[in-house]
Amino acid sequence: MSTWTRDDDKLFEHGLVLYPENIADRWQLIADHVPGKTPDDIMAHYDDLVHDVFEIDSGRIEPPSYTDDPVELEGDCQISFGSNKKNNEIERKKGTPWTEEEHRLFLIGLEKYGKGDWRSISRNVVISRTPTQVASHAQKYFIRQQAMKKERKRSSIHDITTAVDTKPVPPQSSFQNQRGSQNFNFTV
DNA sequence: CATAGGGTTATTG
DNA sequence: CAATAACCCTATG
Repeated sequence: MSTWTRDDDKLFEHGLVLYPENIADRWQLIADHVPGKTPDDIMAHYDDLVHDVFEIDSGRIEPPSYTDDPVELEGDCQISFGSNKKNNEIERKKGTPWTEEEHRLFLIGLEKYGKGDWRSISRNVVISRTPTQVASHAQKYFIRQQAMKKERKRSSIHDITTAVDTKPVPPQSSFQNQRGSQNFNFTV
């Protein structure tokens, strides 16, 4: 087992987000990116990382079939779009979708640095995203977590954590809420 | 065609 | 700077 320092980890993650997952010699490239590491070490470390992410995700959301990542590549190697000075025409905010890698890295950074440290996460782990993007992604992620958790359990006593579940945004749904606190029934 | 999903921008603490 | 809300676009039924 090779020792993985923070610097190595950082370089590893950088190489991970740098090279896409379609290429075969990805580990070779990443190993070349991180000095003093072999592709086997890289692979082992990546496996550990995936395992960690799986541990995080288990119990919260059901993991889809992610044995392989059949991401379609349409030549979107450039992620940065914010600093375009030569925009004569009004460029629509395209909104770059997050990849599996970025999400995994986000989860890792979330577990490492804790929630709220978007600046550190963006600077150390998810380099391809700005802190604002990371925060936005986190927001959507947690919203989705809550939504599917609510959908799954429907109502339980264990929903009560410390405070009453304040539901600020009731969508157009007429299913029973938890504990019968507030029922929003709307008619079309 | 309506709505849920996902990303960015704006507002507030 | 982070948390939250609002806005907007796209995919999907």
